[in-house]
Amino acid sequence: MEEVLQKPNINTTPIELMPDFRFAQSVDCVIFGYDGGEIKVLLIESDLPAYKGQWSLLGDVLHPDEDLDHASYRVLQERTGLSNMFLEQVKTFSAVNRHPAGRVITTAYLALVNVKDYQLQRQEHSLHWHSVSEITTMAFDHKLILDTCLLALKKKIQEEPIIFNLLDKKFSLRQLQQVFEAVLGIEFDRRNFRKKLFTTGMLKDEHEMETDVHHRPGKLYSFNPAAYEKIKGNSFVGLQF
Amino acid sequence: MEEVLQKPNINTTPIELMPDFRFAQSVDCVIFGYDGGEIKVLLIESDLPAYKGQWSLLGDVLHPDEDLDHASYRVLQERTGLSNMFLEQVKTFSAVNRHPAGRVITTAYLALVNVKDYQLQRQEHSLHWHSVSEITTMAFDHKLILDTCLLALKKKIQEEPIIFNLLDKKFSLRQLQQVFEAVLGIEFDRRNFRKKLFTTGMLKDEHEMETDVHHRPGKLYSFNPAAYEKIKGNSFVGLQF
DNA sequence: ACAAAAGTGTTGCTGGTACACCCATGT
DNA sequence: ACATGGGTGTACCAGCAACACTTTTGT
Repeated sequence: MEEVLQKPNINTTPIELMPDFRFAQSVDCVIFGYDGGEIKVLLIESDLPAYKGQWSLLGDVLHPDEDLDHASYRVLQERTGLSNMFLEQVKTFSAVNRHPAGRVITTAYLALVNVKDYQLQRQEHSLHWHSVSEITTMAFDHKLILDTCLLALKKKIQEEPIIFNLLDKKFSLRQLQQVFEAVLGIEFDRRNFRKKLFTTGMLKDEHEMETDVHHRPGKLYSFNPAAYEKIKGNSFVGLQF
Repeated sequence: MEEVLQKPNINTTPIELMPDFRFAQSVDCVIFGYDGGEIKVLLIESDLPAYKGQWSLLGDVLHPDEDLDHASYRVLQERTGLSNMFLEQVKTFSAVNRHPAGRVITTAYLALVNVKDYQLQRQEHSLHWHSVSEITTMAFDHKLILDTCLLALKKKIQEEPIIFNLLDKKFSLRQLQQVFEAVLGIEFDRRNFRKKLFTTGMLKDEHEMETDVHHRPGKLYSFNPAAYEKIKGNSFVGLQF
């Protein structure tokens, strides 16, 4: 502790004394979708010799003239053709030996897309949707990143109305409930689920019915962001330890 | 979209094609303390010409042989002499022009320390505690980082029992309540607060009383992590939109 | 005696949970 | 007719919010 005053500090050290700029920075996107009653993630087969044949997240290096949000959005657009998807930074991973090419720091982004929208685009043959529950190993530290983002997703859908990004604009209450159940791995009582969702005021009745369904069709709803804006931030109290 | 197949991907591109390693990576620690009924943050005066005289977070560049958690812990140890403080990654900031020395990506860490422990250490004369509410401008994008970490703190103390890191090992219920109130900026009913905290089972009665207090002394308690382990993860249900 | 904060219970309200029956549609 | 899921209401319970008086200590 005696040398405390001599330690360099990036915020107080003149430019000419700054250490070398020797790190690479990348983004990796954990792109979740919902299909066939399961949560899926979009992966690509790694071509790196060290991880030949293993699955990897979609990522890219950061360009010199863009920030991380921009880079992750660019990756999503280039790979899926989608725009305006939900995209949010989750965590940065920096283990010393996490990348065989050298010191690459990566920032993980959580993305939610509608698998149907994606399927309308020209697809790279090397990209595939994988059931999250069936993935055991991945290239690099990507399994750790996936697990971290899945946990973030579970937490986040209970705090903010982002789950609608996984569904069509119009959806039935059954579909909505099933996505919740798939993400959280638990089941809800149907009646209580409906009550709860209605009381939030977030559901807009589209006055349409399901079609192509082999039973009594349900009503279709859409997410009403305006109603959510009113109720959000409604007392942040209640110390929920 | 036609060139999708030609886009490089850091996870699939062979090593010899990897873009240059030209970024600097740093950590910045938002070190919160509680003193005089207020939340404080530990800052240093910036010596960089561009930000001469402005206040800056404590940070350092990442060393080649360490990860970000290690770097942030090192900064804390070197600057405050403390060990085993609460320390957690919050977010990575990457605006293109955020640092005058070049392309420096920084990862913000939230740290909670007991101001009294810190005061026992040899202090750098250039470090000072500032009331969070009085800070208006800072060097770099540090005001943005501070605001982000303060928001994270508000959220986090309602989800996990981390607030005890701001207090002595033994504390009175009044002290505990006042820290909550200082962080959240709201007031609680004293009776309800006590009830709520007791029902969590997290408070261990130390069978001691406050001293040096100019009124009837209160009982002292400590945080019981074992009790918390039992109740945490107690149903993650209740879609709290 | 006074000031300051400790300590303590009850009531009403709100929201969560558990639970069962009839209805509409397709086969 | 049967299978599948849509749509609805009630009763109980737990947790939160509002609220006032007595006790202990220091000055």
